Amino acid sequence: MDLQRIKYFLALSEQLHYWKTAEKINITQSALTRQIQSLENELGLQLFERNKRNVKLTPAGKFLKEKWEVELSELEYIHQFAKQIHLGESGTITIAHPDSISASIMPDILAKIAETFPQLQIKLVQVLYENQLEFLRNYKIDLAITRDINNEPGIKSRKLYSDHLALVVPQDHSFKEFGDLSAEKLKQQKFFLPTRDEGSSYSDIIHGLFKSYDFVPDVFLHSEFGSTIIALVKKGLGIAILPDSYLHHQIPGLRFIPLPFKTDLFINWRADDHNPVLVNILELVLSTQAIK
Amino acid sequence: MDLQRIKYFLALSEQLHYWKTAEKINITQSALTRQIQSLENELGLQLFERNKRNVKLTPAGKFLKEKWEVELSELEYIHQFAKQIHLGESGTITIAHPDSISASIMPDILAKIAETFPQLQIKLVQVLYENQLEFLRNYKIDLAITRDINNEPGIKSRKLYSDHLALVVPQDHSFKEFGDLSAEKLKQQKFFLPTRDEGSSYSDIIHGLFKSYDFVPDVFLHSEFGSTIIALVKKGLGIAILPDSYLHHQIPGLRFIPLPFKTDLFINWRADDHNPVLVNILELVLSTQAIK
DNA sequence: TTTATTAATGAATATATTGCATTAATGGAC
DNA sequence: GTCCATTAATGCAATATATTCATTAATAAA
Repeated sequence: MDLQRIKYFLALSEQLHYWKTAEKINITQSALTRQIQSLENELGLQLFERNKRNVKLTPAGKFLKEKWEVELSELEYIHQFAKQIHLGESGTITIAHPDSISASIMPDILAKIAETFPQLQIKLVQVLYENQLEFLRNYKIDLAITRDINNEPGIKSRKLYSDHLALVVPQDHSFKEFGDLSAEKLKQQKFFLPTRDEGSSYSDIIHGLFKSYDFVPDVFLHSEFGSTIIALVKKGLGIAILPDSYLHHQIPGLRFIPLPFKTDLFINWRADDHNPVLVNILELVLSTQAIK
Repeated sequence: MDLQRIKYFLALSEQLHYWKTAEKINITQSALTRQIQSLENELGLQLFERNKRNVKLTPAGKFLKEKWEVELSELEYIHQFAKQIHLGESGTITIAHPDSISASIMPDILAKIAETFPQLQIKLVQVLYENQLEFLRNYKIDLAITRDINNEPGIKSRKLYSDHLALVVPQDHSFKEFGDLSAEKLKQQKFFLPTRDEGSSYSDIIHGLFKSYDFVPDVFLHSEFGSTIIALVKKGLGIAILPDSYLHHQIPGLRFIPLPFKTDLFINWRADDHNPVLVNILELVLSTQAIK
């Protein structure tokens, strides 16, 4: 059954006149006659009651006219939607990102995506460092924004952005600027630091920082989630080292003291993922980064 | 777009293997390849990601697989239904019938229809005598069962059944049987009779009856609706003449005294109505009548 | 009865589909 | 690395389907 035939039928069912209809759809009356005939044969029923003078729909024809109109427009919609998916303008993509950038570059990225591909569905998740690559491989997420570089086979990676690290202290803390810091004073502080994961370049940097002061910090709590740490610092329970992206969260009662250390942000994806949505998003995100 | 192609696509999307799929659907691998290619061209998108070794669905392909499966089965259902309409096994038909037979032959007819064409939708209506032919012509009803013969052009008619007329009196009335009747006694009664319509053969018969007794009845009320009349007779407000079909209503407190007069029941339809439902129903109804 | 209108049909042509044989790419065996 | 088995793509010929043009046949209206 060719959908073209159904379209011919629908045209004829409007006009109820072979010549006029044939002219309208740019075929000859003869061709139209035969198409309708073969449609009737295929279905095993009569669509029109006709003599040499008049054409009218049979009850079955009337029924099919109604139903086919709906089905055809539904199909058209489906095909359009599929085209959008093909172009990467539609579909769903799941992105894992660290807490730190949810108020800095994430909003920029999301706004750009929403503007360029308004049909796209984005899912944002936060995933523990140790699960990121596994989730990426198992298609639980499509993009992972991390502070850790990786050179896993099958996963591609690009640097997206660089943050300064900052010492986070309560507003009334004795540390006011970088010059106030000394190994001596730092030793007296309680610290909240990221979990020291095997192979995490981010935690390596932070712990490397203490090495430069040549002491082992008194770590009160390890956490991957910056917002937890910030809450504890605000209560005066200790101080922390975080990327200064958190400045964008505009948290009252805290002071960020910039440190001369940088932490990089990477974007990671499956090397063999040909999902056009991903391709588009990547292009967009990497170009957004270029602007910054 | 040929639905056949979509079926090929669906087969391939299950197997993800050209050779096996081609074998399954009884074409060659070459033909299948080309059909998929032209489907992709037509839609302007890629359905499968494939190399010489592997075939897998693209996101757009996955989407279309799901949607098309639904659409195809919907279309199949629609076509089946249309076939039923064509065979007159499905659809709606509206029948007008007099009150009198709603407990006698209507149930028989309806039961027979429901048994033979379980998918059929029947609408029963009661239409005033004066509107019957007009409603039939304007497609408001498809069949009219009447007590009046007609010879209108464009309307066909067949006799369906013959009823006896009966004098309807309260149980305790002095009239017990036909022998009790006399012109003298009848003159003292109040009557409920059908509306005396111009050209209604039914009302002609009834009024003819009185002519045979050579008097003009004292008519208390004219009504076309038997159930109204029966209610009034039961209250002792008068007596009536009705077809004895009403006996089937099993009304307590009333006596039906058979009269030696008959009234015929006719079935009427549009001569040019080719609706297969009507054809089937007519066939069924007329054969049911033959059995009686 | 004649004429104008209009759907159906025969024959020729154009287009699309399919099958057969072959090619080209790729993963696995050794 | 080389060779082999597997498998999707492609050239070409055969077949099937769709379309056109010209004509026919039916019928309502003049």
